[in-house]
Amino acid sequence: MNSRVSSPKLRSILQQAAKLIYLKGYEGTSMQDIADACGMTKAGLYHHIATKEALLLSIMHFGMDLFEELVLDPVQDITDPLARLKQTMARNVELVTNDTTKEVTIILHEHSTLTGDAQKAINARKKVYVRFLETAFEQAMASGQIRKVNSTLAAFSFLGTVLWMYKWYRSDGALTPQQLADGIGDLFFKGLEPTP
Amino acid sequence: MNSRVSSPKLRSILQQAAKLIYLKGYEGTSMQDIADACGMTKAGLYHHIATKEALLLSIMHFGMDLFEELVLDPVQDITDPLARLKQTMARNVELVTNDTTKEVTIILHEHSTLTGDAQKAINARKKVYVRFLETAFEQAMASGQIRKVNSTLAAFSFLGTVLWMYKWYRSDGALTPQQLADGIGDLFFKGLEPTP
Amino acid sequence: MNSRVSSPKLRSILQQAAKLIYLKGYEGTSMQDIADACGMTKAGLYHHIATKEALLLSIMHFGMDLFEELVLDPVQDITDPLARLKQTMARNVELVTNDTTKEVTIILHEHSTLTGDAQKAINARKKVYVRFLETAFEQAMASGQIRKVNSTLAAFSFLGTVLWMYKWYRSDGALTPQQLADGIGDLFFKGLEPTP
Amino acid sequence: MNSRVSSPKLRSILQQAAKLIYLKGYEGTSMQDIADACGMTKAGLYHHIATKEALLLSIMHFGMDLFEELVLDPVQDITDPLARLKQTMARNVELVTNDTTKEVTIILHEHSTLTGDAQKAINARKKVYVRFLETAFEQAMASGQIRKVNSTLAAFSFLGTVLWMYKWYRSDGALTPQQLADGIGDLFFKGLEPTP
DNA sequence: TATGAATGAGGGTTCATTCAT
DNA sequence: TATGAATGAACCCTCATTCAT
Repeated sequence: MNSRVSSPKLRSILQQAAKLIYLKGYEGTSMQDIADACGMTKAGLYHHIATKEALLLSIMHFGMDLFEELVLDPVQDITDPLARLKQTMARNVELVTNDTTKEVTIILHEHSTLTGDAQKAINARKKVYVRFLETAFEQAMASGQIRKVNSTLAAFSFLGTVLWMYKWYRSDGALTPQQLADGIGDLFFKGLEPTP
Repeated sequence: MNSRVSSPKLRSILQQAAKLIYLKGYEGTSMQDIADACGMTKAGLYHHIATKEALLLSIMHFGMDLFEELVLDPVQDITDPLARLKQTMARNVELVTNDTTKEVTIILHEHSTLTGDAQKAINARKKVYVRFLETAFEQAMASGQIRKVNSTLAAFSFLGTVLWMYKWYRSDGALTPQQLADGIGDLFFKGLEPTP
Repeated sequence: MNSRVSSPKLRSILQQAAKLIYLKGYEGTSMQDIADACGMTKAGLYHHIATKEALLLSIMHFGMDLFEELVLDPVQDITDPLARLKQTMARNVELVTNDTTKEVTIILHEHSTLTGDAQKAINARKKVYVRFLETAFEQAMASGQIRKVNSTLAAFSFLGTVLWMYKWYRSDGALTPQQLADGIGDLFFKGLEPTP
Repeated sequence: MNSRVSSPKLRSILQQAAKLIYLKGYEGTSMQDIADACGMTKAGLYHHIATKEALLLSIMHFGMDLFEELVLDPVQDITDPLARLKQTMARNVELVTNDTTKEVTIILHEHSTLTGDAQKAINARKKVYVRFLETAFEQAMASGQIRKVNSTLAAFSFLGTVLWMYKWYRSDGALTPQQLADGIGDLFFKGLEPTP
C-alpha cells in the first residue's frame, strides 16, 4: 500500500487532509483544520505544500497512485478479459469500502475543484481507467464471453455501480464486503452473459 | 413541473441558487453570488430566506419535490412491478440528464452539508425512494418476473447506475438521452431475468 | 480644494490612507492601519474600495486631481510663458510644503507600486505635466524671454528642485514657504536669463 | 570602488539586497527574495546579518561609503570652491545614472524605514554632505565666484536637481550621461554667476 | 557555517449575517 | 420589501525569525 510520495511527513499530511476533505469537502475544510489534524501550525504546513489547491492535486495523485497500485496493477496480467473485469470490480469494491482506503473517493466528488493543467492531469488519469474497462469489455465481446453491448455504456455502468457505493455503504451494516462484492458482481455480470 | 413552493419569487431564488450550487458547490457559492444571479442585493435575499443552510434545505426539498413529481408519482399506479421499475429508471435518467432539471442532483453531492434535523429530513425522503425500489424488486421476485436477488443490493445498484451519470454524461455527447436510457436499462434488467 | 471623488465617506478614506502611506509607504501601511485611522473595521473598509491597489490608484488620481486643480488649472490662462512658469513653481512649492496638501507627493515615491493599466494611467497624467513645462520653456525661448536650453532638461531640473523639497522641508524651519518659493525661483530662473 | 565592508560574502549579500530593495522597496522585498538572489537559504543568510533592519542599515552605510569614496573624497582637495562644486555635481550625476552604482539611491527613498539610532546615524552622514555643499557655496560667495544666495537653499536646490534624476533618467534615453551632467550643470551654475 | 523545519504574528480579502433607513 | 453600510470571524497565505541538527 505504498505509493510515490517522497517524504513520510508529506505523506502523513496528505492522508490527514484526505480524510478531512473526504468528510467535509474541499471548500469546507480549512488549512487550519488540516494543520490541527497534523499537529502543526498553518505556517508549518506551508513548509510542505505550496497552496491549498496544490495540496488537493497531490492528494488526488496520491489517491490515483493508490488506486492503480491496488486495483489496476494486480489485474493487468490476467489474460482472460472477463476474469480481469471481475477481479477489477472485486478490488475496486474493496478499495471503496475499506476504512483505510476509502478516502481515495475524493478523486470523485471534487471533480470540478481543480482548474487548468491540474484538472487536465487528473482527468487524464481517470480516463485511463475508463479506457481500461472499455478495452476489457471489447475483448470479452470479441471472444464471445459476453454479449454485444456498447462498451462505453458498460464501463460507466460498471463505475456507477461500484463507485456509488461510498454514498450508502456502512462497514457496520448487514453485508460483509465480500457479500457486497459478490452480490454486485452477480447483478452486473449476469446481465452480460451471452444469450443462448 | 410545479412543486410545493409558495411564492414565485422564492421559487426563482431556489432555482438560481440550485444552479449555482450545482456548478460550484455549497461552500463555493456565496450569498453574494446568489443575490447577483437573482438581481437583488444580499440584504434583499434575506427577506426571503433565513440562513444559507435553510436555503440549501429548501433547495433539497424542492429537488425532492421535483423528483417525486416527475419520477415517483407518475409511476405509482403501474401495477406490474417490473414495468414500474423500468419506467422509474427511464424517468430518473431523463431527470438527471435534462438540462433544466439536472440540478436536482445537488441532493446527491451535498449529502453531508446539512446537519441535525435538516439532514434527517432529507435522508428520510431519500430513504423513501430506496424503499420504493426495494419493494418493487421484491414484488417482481414474488411474481417470478425476475430472479432472486438481494433487493437492497439491487436497489443501490439501480441507483448507482442511474445517478452516477451526472458525473460523465454530456448532452452534446454521442448518445441521445433515449439511447442512454435504453442502453442502461438493457444492461441492468438483463441481469435480472429469471434463469430458465 | 474639491476634486472629483463622489462620496464624502470615500473621500475621507482616501485622505486618511494618503496620510498613512505618505508616512510609512504603501507596503508599510496595512489595511488594518487604514481602517483604524478611519474608525472602521477592515471589512467595513472593503465596502468602499475593491483592493489595496485600487485604493492606491484612487489616491493617486485624487492627488493628481488636486494637483491639477491647484497648480495647473489656475495657470493655464497666463499668456506670458515665463510668468506662467514662475506661477507654476510658486503654486507647486506651496502644494508640496503645505501640511494639508503635501500628501499628494505619494504620487511621486510610490512610482513603481502600481502595475499594468493603473500604472499607465498615472504615468500618462504625470507626463502631461512634463509636457506642459516643456511647452512653456519652448515658448519662452521662442519669445526670447529665456536663453536657449534643452527644454526637457529644464523641465526635469524644475521638477527636481521643486519636488525634492518634501524630503527636507520642515514647516517649523527657518524659512517661510514664501521665502522658500522666492529663493528657489530666484536660483532657478536666474540661470535662464538671456545672455546680453 | 571598494568600501569598508569586511567579508566579501557579506559584501555580495549587501549588493544583491540593495538591488532588490532598489527595485521593490524595503517592505516589498522579503528575506526569502534576498536569500534566493544570494543563492543561499534564509537561515544561512542569518549567519551574516542580524535582522532585516540591520541589513538595511548596512546597505545604507555601504551606499554612503560608496558615495563618499566616489564623490566626496576625490573632490576634497580641490581648493577652488566653484570648481569643487562642479566636480561634485558631475560625479554625483555619474553615480546616480550609472547602472552599477545607482542602487545607492536606496539611501534616499527608504528615508523613514529605519528607526532610532540607526536612522540618526544615516541622517548624520547625509547631513555631512549637505554641510559640505553649504560650505563650498559660502566659500564661493566669499571669493566672489558666485553671487550672494542662501547657501542652504542652494545646497538643496543642487541636491534636488541631481538626486531627482533617478526618477526619470533612463540609460537608453536620448541623452548621454555626459550631456546630462553638462546640461544640468549649465542650468544650475549659470543662475549663480555674479551679476556684473 | 549551513539548513530544513517550524512558528506567532500579521498580511489582504471574503464570508454570512445584521440593521437603520 | 428593499438597501447601503457595517461587522466579527474566518479565509488562504507570507513574514521575519529561531533552532536542532
